[in-house]
Amino acid sequence: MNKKPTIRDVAKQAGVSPATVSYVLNDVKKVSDKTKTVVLEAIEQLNYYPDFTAVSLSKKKSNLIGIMLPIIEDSPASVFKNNLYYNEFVSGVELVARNRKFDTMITGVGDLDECKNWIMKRNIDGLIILGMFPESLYNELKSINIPIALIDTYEDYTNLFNNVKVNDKYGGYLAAKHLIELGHRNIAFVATNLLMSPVDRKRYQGFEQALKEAGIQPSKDLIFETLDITFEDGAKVGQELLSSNQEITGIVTVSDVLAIGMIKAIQQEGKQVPADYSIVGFDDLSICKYITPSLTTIRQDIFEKGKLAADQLVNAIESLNSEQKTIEMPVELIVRESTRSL
Amino acid sequence: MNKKPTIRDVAKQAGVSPATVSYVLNDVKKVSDKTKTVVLEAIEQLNYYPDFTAVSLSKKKSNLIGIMLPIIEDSPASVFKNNLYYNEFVSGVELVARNRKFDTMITGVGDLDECKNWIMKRNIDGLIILGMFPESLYNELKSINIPIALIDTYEDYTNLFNNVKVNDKYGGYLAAKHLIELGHRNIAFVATNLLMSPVDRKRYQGFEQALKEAGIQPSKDLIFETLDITFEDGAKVGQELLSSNQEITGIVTVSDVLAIGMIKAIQQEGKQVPADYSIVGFDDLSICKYITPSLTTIRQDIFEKGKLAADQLVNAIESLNSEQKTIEMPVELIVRESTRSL
DNA sequence: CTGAAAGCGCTTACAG
DNA sequence: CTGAAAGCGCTTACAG
Repeated sequence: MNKKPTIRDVAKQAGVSPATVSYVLNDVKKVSDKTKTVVLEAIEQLNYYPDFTAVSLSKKKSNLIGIMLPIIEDSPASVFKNNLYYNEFVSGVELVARNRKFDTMITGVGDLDECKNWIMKRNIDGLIILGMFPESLYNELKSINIPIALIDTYEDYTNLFNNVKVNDKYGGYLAAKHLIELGHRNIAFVATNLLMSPVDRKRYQGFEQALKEAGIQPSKDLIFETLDITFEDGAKVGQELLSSNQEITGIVTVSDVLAIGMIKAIQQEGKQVPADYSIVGFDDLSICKYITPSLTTIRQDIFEKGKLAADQLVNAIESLNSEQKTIEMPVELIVRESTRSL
Repeated sequence: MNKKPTIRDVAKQAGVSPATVSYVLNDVKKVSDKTKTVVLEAIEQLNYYPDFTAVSLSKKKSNLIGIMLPIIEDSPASVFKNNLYYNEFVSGVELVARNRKFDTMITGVGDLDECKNWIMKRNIDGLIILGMFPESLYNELKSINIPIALIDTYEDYTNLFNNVKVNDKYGGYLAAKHLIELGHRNIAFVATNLLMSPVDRKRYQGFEQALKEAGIQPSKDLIFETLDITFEDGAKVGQELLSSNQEITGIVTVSDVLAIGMIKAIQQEGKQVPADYSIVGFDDLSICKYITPSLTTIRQDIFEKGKLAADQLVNAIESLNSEQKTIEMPVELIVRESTRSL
């Protein structure tokens, strides 16, 4: 094979003009059946594939959607590493994108400039953003004229975009209610920085509401915070909780990963889950069923979330429909072995 | 903001020709310092970003690398879902790519045609392929003139490409040797289809060698196979192993995921790890440390593997160096709680 | 050191 | 129903 054949080669082979080849490729205008056949044959013979770079340039449409993943500030490191959540999400996006003839680009985000640069230079048709970024980014984003879907955001300025989220508040509520119904009164709440994470704050609101409904006074002392969502952070906060020497029997967590890390720490201190502590995760990652004890958790369908986000985005791209929508997905309590009745 | 500024706008603003702007952008030829400054200022003022689609088209280089991930044949489903391995790998690739000014596209693979189409149409500069595909694909690939890195392949026709793999045979050897040194004699080997997976076959060879060195006769009855690598498949094969009623005390596995699923099944049947069965995983996913019992495993650095693959690929792209290289990464035994001395 | 012009591979009014 | 021509936003010999 020498050079990649171009539309001119096909045209020559078929004895027509490049324009005509383009017409049959795009199924546009009425091309007579016979010329169509001839062109199709030529394409077949030459094993011709249209060059999307050129197509993008002249159509001003790239059929490319981008996913921006947050990375931890000071580590120049990895995008997905250690985060089982991104995994499933990206997977959902890719599936829908592929089925709808879009390709998927991913990027971690260093500084904001780099990020905007990324969007601009590739002429991405649509963008999905996971995680929170400074408000200034969203302002910049607004000036770029492409559909954008934000995942799990609650800030005001966030309403200017499409949104996919889950009912976080209800998730927090369900988790706390479950423990309360099992007889727990001293329940800790474990989150990443509550001030920084609106998602965690929502969950905490639900948590608080359940306590209040049960006549339990929420206490700031029972809130524990971590830097990030990793097993290690979970283990750390677990030790912290144990050495705080408070009377705690139940733990609500904003992530399965954190919960799993905590269970490990608890066991290493000679305590048991659920004998000494009942603990509830969040997400329902596939690992939850397979650890011991298996993890009671608030399920959200992350894979589906990715699919919805991609579908929403492609719809917006194709319809040029610019009204922003928010999709809220349901959550569900999955009871397993990590919680028990007091 | 109206339309995206083009190179002409910058040229006009700076009072020079588009060619000159291009020269300063590409740092090519000697442009006088003052015109350079003027151009840079214009770029700044207009907030100009070069359009990579156009750049790609005229340079015939996309600065794009693709990652092809295998998907299970009959599920149209997800790329990464359930597979913690891809996670870390892609993460490594993305990191290196971004640092070296490349963007990363991912795709699952449906049929082969779709796949070739994908490569051709986007003018990808280089490709990383995870997993095995029919030989015909590799033949096609050879005719496309871009550097390709294959991950974990052993087939002959695979030598025509760059390769990154780990010392699988030694991994299998280490795992078996560890159990043998702990006094185990009846050791099962759990893999996905041995006939289909060259990686698993290599590991089995190492496994076999260790047994032989210890004077133990390998037995086909102690080989167990799964369809895929999921927790669920692990649990299934665990039950199978238990109900086979063979005298087994040690288990070597080709994946942590499988091992974790097996442990669950073993526990559910009222047996214990490592009391009744010692089990060794493969990969050393971050979860290994946090399950109970924590998992003894053969560590490979998957994140690093992704980085190496990306580096190798970008090197090949940039140097037009067409000699194919194979990188073999080391493996390491990590002893934790899932194995014990008999 | 700088610019005019052709070209990358396609698409799309426009004319016939 | 089909084609000539201009254009998408860049780059790059070539000439000066």
